[in-house]
Amino acid sequence: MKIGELARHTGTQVETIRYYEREGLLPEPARTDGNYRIYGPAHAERLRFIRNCRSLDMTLDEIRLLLRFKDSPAENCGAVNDLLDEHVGHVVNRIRELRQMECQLRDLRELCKEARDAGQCGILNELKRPTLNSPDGDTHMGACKERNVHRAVAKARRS
Amino acid sequence: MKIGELARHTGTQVETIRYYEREGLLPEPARTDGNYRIYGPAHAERLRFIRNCRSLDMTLDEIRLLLRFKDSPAENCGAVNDLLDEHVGHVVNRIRELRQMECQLRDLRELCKEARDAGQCGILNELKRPTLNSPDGDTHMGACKERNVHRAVAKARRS
DNA sequence: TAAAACCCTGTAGCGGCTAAAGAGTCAAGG
DNA sequence: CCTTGACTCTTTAGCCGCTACAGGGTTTTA
Repeated sequence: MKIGELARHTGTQVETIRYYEREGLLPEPARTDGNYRIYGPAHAERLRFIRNCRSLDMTLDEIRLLLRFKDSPAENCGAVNDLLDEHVGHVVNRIRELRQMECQLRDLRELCKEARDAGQCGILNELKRPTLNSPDGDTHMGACKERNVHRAVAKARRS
Repeated sequence: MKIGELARHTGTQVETIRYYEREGLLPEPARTDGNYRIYGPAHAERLRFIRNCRSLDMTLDEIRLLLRFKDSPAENCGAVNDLLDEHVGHVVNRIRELRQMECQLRDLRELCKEARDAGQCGILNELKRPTLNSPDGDTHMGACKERNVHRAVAKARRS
């Protein structure tokens, strides 16, 4: 099948498929005379694998590792289990952070019940305050914000 | 004070401060003869405001809006309240998504209790499957993944 | 046979920083 | 006075995981 068909089958954008190829996650497929990419069922399975992992918010690096195991079925899969455990950890941490944020935001919201002039607004005034305790205590993350669930991890690596 | 001192006071990286200036969140400060930036307490307060908002995962655009209200204290602050309500919504949605992911990941993990050879690994095999239901049902987000809590929103805007 | 639908490569952009190169400025110690 | 080192300056490029063009070529359909 051609790239558009693969895209439809897997619910992926065409550009994303080409991107995965550039990134080495999908192998380079055969081409037609007209230079169109031609995919088989193995490609589709591999792409589905990748998309499933992405829907669980894994990074492409994590996925690369899983794919290596998928490609060498004789190896011991202990590292796969470890990766999953670690990734669950990322997700759980991020949930905790977000829950703290939710509380802080709700507290903040309480400070201005109804609309008045901005100079008196309890929300704006509170946000000026020295420090609204940040999600991870006093080690402000500053530089360390990473995307999605992997932020806390980046922080750990750095420290 | 000079930029390094401001950075220390507010727990921000020097480069981040210059970045906020470029982005128009912080006004351009006065300079010394040697072309060093010189900040006063107003700058520090504004920067703290920004960092507090960031620690609540607001985007710079959201912060820009809040700053506009902060800068015109005579205006009605209703929009501030609305922004906060909406932002709490983002956070709550993201928490829900992540919780679903956590469940899926834990289920997945159950499929391979102990290390064996990768060919038999229940995790790797499950990840090939057609579709592991994605966080938001069947409208796979694909193109719409955005960072942090604002992903679901981007999706909404797009549809 | 023409239009529409698809495909190709290459490049640039998103957000919110972070890092590094290469240069200038300033304070303290010898 | 001079050196050293800590600080600062500007500019540019990079991170992730795509997304969105521009400017072409190919294939399918009417």
